[in-house]
Amino acid sequence: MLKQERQQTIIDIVNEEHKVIASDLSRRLSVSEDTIRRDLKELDSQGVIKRVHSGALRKGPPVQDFSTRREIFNETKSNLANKALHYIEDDMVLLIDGGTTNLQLVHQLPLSLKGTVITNSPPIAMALSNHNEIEVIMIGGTLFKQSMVNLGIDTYEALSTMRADLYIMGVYNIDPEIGISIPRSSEALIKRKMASISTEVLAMVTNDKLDTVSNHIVCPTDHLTYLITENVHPDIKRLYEKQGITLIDS
Amino acid sequence: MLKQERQQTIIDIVNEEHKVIASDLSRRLSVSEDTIRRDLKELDSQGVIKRVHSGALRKGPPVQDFSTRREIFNETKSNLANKALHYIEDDMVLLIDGGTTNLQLVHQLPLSLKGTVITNSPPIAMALSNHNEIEVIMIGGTLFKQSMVNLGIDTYEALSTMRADLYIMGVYNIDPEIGISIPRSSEALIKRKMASISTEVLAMVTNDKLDTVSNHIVCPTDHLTYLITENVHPDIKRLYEKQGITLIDS
DNA sequence: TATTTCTTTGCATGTTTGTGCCTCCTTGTT
DNA sequence: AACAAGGAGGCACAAACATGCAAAGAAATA
Repeated sequence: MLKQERQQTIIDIVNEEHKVIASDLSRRLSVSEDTIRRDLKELDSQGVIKRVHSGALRKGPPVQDFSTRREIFNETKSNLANKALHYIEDDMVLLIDGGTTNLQLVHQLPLSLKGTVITNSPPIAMALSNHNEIEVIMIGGTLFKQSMVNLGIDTYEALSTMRADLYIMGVYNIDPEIGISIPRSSEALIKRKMASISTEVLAMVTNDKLDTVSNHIVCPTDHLTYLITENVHPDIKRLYEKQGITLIDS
Repeated sequence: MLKQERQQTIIDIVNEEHKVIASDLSRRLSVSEDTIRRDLKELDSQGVIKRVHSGALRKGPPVQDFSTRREIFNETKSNLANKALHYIEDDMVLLIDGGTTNLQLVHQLPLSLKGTVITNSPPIAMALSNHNEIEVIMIGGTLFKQSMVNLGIDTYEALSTMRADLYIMGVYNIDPEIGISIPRSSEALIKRKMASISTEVLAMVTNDKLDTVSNHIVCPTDHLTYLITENVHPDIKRLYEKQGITLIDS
């Protein structure tokens, strides 16, 4: 990756996320922290960003486009994603479906990560366009625009011919007893299939989704291998761990 | 290969790929790195590209966030797209593959348009997220990141089960006698298949692609139903119309 | 055709740039 | 105040670069 290119990427990330941590950038861009520091220093002296201890801040007034972006980027999700990164290694076959949290995770994948990503979500696929060591396999189907994922019989059949090491499931509702659920049956069906072809299943959930339920059950919670959350009450934690799930919180 | 010719090739590559690395160009064009460096230096002093350490960048809009949209937007392409709109009606099944011109067309489709769009390009699919009356069917496959289209055997087989009224083909090279060609055989194969399952075929081409050729033939030009171009010389116009193609220019 | 002139190219040379590592210093946090 | 995390500056190495030069072509002229 060219230096200028990398610095432009840093500018984009700072503008989008409002603050960056040098060590995070180092991982995401797959260069040493020293290089990142030098970049930040340079960009600061150009006046493009504001350098601070351990990272940098966005400079100047928020742009017009800002309010929409704020909805997309969310610090909590970014933190969850950082924790999930620990379970991702080179040469894995990842299966990733839709959702903004998953999209955030993909943005934070190291550029040098090697492996295969299978996805039915066009935004996820596009977000991987700069990851030169990742082969992206798209599962086709009928685009369900509300969540930007492909669904339907074609999707189901394509999945039947594949397998994955780790499924990163986008979760809408989860309850320790009822399980994982979602308002659309067509999505539930595909998610269930995805879980069944994967060795391990990982889900990142924000607190607002914990202990909520909707109409269509995807699977019981004990189908999850890893559950990544924000701080949760120790009682709840025990409730999940009793089922053999590795629960990660802060 | 002549110097001038080589430099033009470099310009084309930079425009297409947004960045180049000197050592890559050296291999691709089969000249020494010194020569490439001299070329890049020259082109930079002409102001055509932006020279950076170890390569060069495309000039013009500094890729700043949402200005990427502006970058893709190009008046010529927009004009071509406007003309293409005349051939698109409600309740058609459209097959649309990749390319920035096709993406521009999709952006200009009326929000109220009713129908079906089949595509193997994630950006095209995403651009249709606000068209509530259009059903989007994505063809899966292995994502070819350079052109952001899905290719491969899965793509081919999925296409075999479908048909379309109008195929809007993204064209890289066209010559009245040689036909439509493209540098990658995998893309040529898919485009040929797409043409074969569609009743009509439409292509928008900017003048810089007219009368150019590359290695892999997609199909002869007379497979096109409509060819939309900028102003072209009457002789060329006749050349195409002789083959039964409806040629639209300004 | 032969010869001269000019351009282009590749190679050899020393120089500069970009990056990672190391050591020592600074900052923020407990 | 103690301690860990972050940062500055120097060093080292490889990759990329500029420059000069000579050989190979191309173009022009005799």
